Amino acid sequence: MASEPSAIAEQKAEAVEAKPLRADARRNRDRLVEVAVSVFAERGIDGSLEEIARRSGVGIGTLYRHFPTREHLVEVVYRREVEALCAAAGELAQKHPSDVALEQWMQRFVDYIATKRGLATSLRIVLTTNSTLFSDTFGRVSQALRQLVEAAVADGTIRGDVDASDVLHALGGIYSAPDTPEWRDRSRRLVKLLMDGLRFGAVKAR
Amino acid sequence: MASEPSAIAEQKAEAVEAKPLRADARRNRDRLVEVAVSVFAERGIDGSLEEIARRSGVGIGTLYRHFPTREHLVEVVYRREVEALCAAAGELAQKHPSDVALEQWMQRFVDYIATKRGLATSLRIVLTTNSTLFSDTFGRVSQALRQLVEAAVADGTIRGDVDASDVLHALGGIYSAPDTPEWRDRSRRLVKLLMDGLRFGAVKAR
DNA sequence: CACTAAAACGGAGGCGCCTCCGTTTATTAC
DNA sequence: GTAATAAACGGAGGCGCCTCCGTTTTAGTG
Repeated sequence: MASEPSAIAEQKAEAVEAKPLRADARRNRDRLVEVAVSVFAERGIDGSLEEIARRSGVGIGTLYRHFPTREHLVEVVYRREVEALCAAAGELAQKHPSDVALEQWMQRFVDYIATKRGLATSLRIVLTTNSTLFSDTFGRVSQALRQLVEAAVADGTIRGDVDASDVLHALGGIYSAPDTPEWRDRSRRLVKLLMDGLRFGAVKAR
Repeated sequence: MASEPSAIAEQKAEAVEAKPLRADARRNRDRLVEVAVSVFAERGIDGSLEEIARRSGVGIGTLYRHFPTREHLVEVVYRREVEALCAAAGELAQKHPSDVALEQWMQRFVDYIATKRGLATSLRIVLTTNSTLFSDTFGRVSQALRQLVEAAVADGTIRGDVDASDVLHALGGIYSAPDTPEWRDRSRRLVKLLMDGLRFGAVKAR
């Protein structure tokens, strides 16, 4: 995993309502989150918190001071990943024609959900329990998607009679039931299919 | 808690696909469930399994042999309580005029949900995770209610243009959000209100 | 009854969770 | 630079989870 590109996003996200942490505290906190990403990825959402502390080189007490419950930590990790996904929208928009950017982002969305396979159930529980988390992240993803769709509609690379909600709705099927073996391939095909539909009748032919 | 009226219901429920347990095993299993009911009621759904084993006078290993996970135990307890609630429908139907039976059963339904206050969140999680459990119990409750409603419609103590689904739907509000202090009273009033509505326009005036 | 195989028992042990509090460190004031 | 103090650290300890396996009990058989 990358080591420090997080601090930027983190800073922005936290700035809302947090007095500045002491330098060592901030360092440890960042490292804990970093490590938590790996451990959750390797062992699932039930990965040991003590392992996270150990690998981060801090005591278990430090972990608990920063994240009073497992859910707090999961939430931060989850928010961070959603943030990264959304940030990718901006980057893709700069590097590619807007229809391609949209397509690539959707494929990345598939990858992102794929990571959550297995975690799906537990994650769904966290999301059920914490509805703010759900609505926040849903909002962020919608916004990222809207940006891409509107750009593509504006420059005519996809048809004009759809909006972000339509596309999000179409992607809904991906979010659910990612527990079958063929899920990933099917999802990739779904994205392509969707793009064909979107390009069909676009102002600017390819 | 009562000591042994469970064996009957239990036997019937389990008979579906279980070879007969050895006498001691059956005894311990029953006792574990019995105790689990109390412990979950006292301490919430996160009550200690070791305490349940201890109070039941068996080793923790025995508990785990019968119920490999906490969820297994929760499920059995939950099914049992739903079963008791549904069984009450038959009893009430014999003892009371059918409209009164319906009303009393609905009040009992309120009591039942009340017990689940606090447990609500965790229980909802179990229900989300285990959809069979949800549909099974939903079905059982519907059936009990249907029996009562149909009887009352048949003998004209409530109006004829409603069915069990309508009533269940009306009770839906009780099931959700039982976490406010006034919940219980409000629910009781709701049931009365509903009964007034049901009696209004009945064939047989009271 | 006595014997035996199969079934059930139960608790020790290893691991993770979480709290509590004595120790260490960064920051601020002089 | 040094002292003081607020903040952060970290791990021991108590508790619960769950597994594993030696011991005990039951239900058949002669």
